[in-house]
Amino acid sequence: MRLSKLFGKTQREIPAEAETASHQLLLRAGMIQQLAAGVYSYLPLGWRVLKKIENIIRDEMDKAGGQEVNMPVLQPFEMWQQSGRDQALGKVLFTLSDRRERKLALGPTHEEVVTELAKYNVQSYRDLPLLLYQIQVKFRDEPRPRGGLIRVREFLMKDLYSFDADEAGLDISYQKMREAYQNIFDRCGLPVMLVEADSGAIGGKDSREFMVVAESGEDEIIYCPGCNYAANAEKAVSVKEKIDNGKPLPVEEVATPGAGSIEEVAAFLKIPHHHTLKAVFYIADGKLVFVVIRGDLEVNEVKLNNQLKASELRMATEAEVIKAGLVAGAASPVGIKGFKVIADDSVNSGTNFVAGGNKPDTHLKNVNYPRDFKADIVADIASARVGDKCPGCGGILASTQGIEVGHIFKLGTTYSQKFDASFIDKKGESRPLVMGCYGLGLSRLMAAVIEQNHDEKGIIWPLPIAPYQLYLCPLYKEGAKVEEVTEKLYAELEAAGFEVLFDDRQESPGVKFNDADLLGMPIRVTVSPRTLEKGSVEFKKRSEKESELVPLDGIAARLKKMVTEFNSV
RNA sequence: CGGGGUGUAGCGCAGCUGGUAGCGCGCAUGGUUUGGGACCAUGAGGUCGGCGGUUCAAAUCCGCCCACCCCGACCA
Repeated sequence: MRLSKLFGKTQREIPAEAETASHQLLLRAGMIQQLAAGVYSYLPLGWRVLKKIENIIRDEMDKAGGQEVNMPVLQPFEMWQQSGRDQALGKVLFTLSDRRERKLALGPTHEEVVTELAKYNVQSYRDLPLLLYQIQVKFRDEPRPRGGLIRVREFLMKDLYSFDADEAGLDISYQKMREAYQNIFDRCGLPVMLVEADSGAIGGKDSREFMVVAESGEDEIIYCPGCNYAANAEKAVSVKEKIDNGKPLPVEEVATPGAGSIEEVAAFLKIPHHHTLKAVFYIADGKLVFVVIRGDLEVNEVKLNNQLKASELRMATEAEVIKAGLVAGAASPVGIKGFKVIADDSVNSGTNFVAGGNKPDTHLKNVNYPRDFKADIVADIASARVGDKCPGCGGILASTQGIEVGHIFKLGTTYSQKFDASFIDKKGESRPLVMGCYGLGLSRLMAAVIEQNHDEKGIIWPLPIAPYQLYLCPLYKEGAKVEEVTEKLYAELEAAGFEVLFDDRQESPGVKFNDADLLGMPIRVTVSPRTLEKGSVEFKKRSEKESELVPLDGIAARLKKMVTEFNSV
């Protein structure tokens, strides 16, 4: 491709809209262009990258036994009501009406449709296992799109769905996908971390996310440097230390004038935070929920909602707390009635806690569970934190930010039961299909690659997904044979099967080198009067500082070797 | 949805106490240049986000709305 003809211009200035590295560089390189919040066009260079990623994914999906299909983006809204996910997804689901006022949704994911598809095409265990996938645009009306391609409302995603006869079969499909995913990320030159995750509105188990470590990542990963424990902070668990506070004593009232928060109460009574229990109030689908947790811990809302299964969960306002007849600052689970009480299992981690007294400026000493109050549910609903003990090896947990590029998990029979998708097993009995679901965001993957592979000059594409392999860069000078040699070289290299971006513009060397660095092709081939004097051209890898002179004859052979080396890394 | 910010040429920005819009980059033409964003000359390009109000007069003051960005909430 001749750069002089390429659609899309590079920009010197950093666009004011962009903050993350990948966003800035994609815009400056002329690879994407924004149309609306979280909606982008892909220009030729960006689109080539996406197609390369797509081909790698397709290759690995096919190798793992997947069959490619294409399902509708436009879906009847009733389907979402049938699965109940119109509620779970809420406003994230884009909806519209057709001319007959029938409500439709733009597909944010395809469990419903694929289950419907399988229902009519799978009758027997002989049809299983079945792996169906597609690479297609998805629509999600995000509350807040951000970071360029990191979180968008219209994006390319690969989604594969596995269908098996039983759990054992699902385990095999799941394992295959896990390996295929690892292969994909390896081939894209992207180191990933496999972490335990929550499965969200879809529901399911063995939920794992493939995370790319990046400062700009939206997810916090809690991991253990000592063993291989790693989890999304939404899901992460840590050891809750036992608090030794003596044998249970009788409950005792104590005046705590002016002390409301745990901070104040602990300071007033001169006790550590972990000798207290705090009450936190949430509104779950309009109802107030009373949450009890040890004073030094924080409630993890994802874990909390996994217990409550509410479609809308938020903290209660102070007004709502007061209206419910509770004493803000001194509310206590002891003696409380008429509320759903959820306790973190840390209430069992010690004895003689200080809790609210349900009277202003009053607290209770020596509160013990379950002697003094009962919870409807006792479960782990606390956030694991950096510095906590690892549940695996007892080491100290650390954290980092990550971008979720892939998510795999087991759905089981949730959807096959809702949509009555069953098959006849060996014994002639009808059974629901056992499903798994595996998503991978292409646009986001592209952004993540840049987050991990760039410098102050620009992008450094891993060779397998670079828009072009070579940046052919002649430095024209009258009288020298640069043009003649480069034109010939360009033709030769293309004939030899290389993907060449040929900077045939009449620009100064500075402009060309800077654009070459910005655009990030893996190998730059410079032809100039200086190199021609030595009968050579210059090779420079984008990822390295040094360049080398290579004799004119045998360039193609030399490049073949370089490309092979690149690919084997 | 709450908080903060920004909308002026393709991009980055200036434009005070109102007087009818400017700079740099880019773009076009001509010329001189050519190993890290060169230089000279000439030129094109703007409903100042939108609507309404105040005023003789609004990019500028006031009101409403919209869009986009950041933080939070939320997040398949």
